[in-house]
Amino acid sequence: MTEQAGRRRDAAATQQALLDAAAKLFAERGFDRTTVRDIAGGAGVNQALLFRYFGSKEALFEAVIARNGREQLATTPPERFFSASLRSMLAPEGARNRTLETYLRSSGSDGVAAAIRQEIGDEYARALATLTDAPDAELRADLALAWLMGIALVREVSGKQPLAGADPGDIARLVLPAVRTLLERSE
Amino acid sequence: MTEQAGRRRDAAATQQALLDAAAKLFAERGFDRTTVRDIAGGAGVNQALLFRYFGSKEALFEAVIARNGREQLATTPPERFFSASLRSMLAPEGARNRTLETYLRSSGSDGVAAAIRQEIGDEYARALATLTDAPDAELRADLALAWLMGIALVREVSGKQPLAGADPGDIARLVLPAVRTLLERSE
DNA sequence: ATTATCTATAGATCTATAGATAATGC
DNA sequence: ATTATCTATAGATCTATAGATAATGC
Repeated sequence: MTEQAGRRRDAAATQQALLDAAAKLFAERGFDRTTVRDIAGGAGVNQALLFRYFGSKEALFEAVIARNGREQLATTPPERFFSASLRSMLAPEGARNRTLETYLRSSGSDGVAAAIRQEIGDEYARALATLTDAPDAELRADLALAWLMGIALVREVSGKQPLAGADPGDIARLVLPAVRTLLERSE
Repeated sequence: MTEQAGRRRDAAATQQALLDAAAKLFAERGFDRTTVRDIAGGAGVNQALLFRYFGSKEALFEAVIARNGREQLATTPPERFFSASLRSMLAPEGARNRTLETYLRSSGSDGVAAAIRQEIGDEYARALATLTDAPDAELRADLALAWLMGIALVREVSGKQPLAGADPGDIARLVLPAVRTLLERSE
């Protein structure tokens, strides 16, 4: 729980601890239901430091998104993007990319949702749009993105069975051919 | 705005007005970001009446879900269920079924999310599962449900273009063949 | 007389800030 | 001396309730 154990006075480490704790809690509970005291508690620091270092709860949220958002996009080759995103989303607890989950649990929030929308949505869709040269490429890409988000929603947020407990390989085996149909079919 | 205009003292009408206003606001903002004063204001009544008639904000939420949830399921033949749900979700402002939207915007909430989950998720998935006799029928049904939810999410909550502004017919033309692949393919 | 509606407020949050304290580097 | 950290609290919500008021039906 206490991310900051041994160190004594280290502004950079405190900021990191706040970012880590915030990333975890925003993914688990969303923006609204995470309090600044929860975050400070998770980081093992006083809540006033959150405001000192990030200015506001909302600014901290944006810092979290900015940090997480670019990771995946930078490291995946375009043609495997959908299956890579699907796999990373289905990965076990630790390795999982929680950006979509954070999005989902915070989608009620207004100014905040706008920030995360641009960070994720557009970049994902742009990457997906390169996968097809069929007409309506962008609309098809949005629909593929929608499926990714829907799967994350039902699996992580709803916890609905059997999808929540399904084997990632089985899911990929069912979803990928259907996505191929979505992206390739041009009649 | 004032759903209760002419009537003077009518408990039943006040309850209806509260249910209507609550349904609208919960769909637009989700559970957390809708206050009881917003609801009472939308219904044109005093906020104390909400507690008198429904006991708590959460109980009112469940009443809204119970009312909306069953409508669609009762009136659609199984084999057209997916396309019917898709179409009703894509319908213009007034005619649209906002149950999925309410779910999406309230998914952060805990005890509340549990209620709506059972009301929608399971019934939808059960209906969808009858569409295929392929192996993994239930998992396939969950994945189809996930796509419906994802489309609602990107379209209504994110407002991402081009999907948000796309023609319902175009969406159906792209999605339905892919869903057919999802449900029928058994290799 | 009954009961639908409103007033006033308790009590519990939550974000944010001002100013005090205490640990480090010169 | 500088600056990271903590204390204490202002100020703004929000849900919920107790008790007063006022409109209807007998």
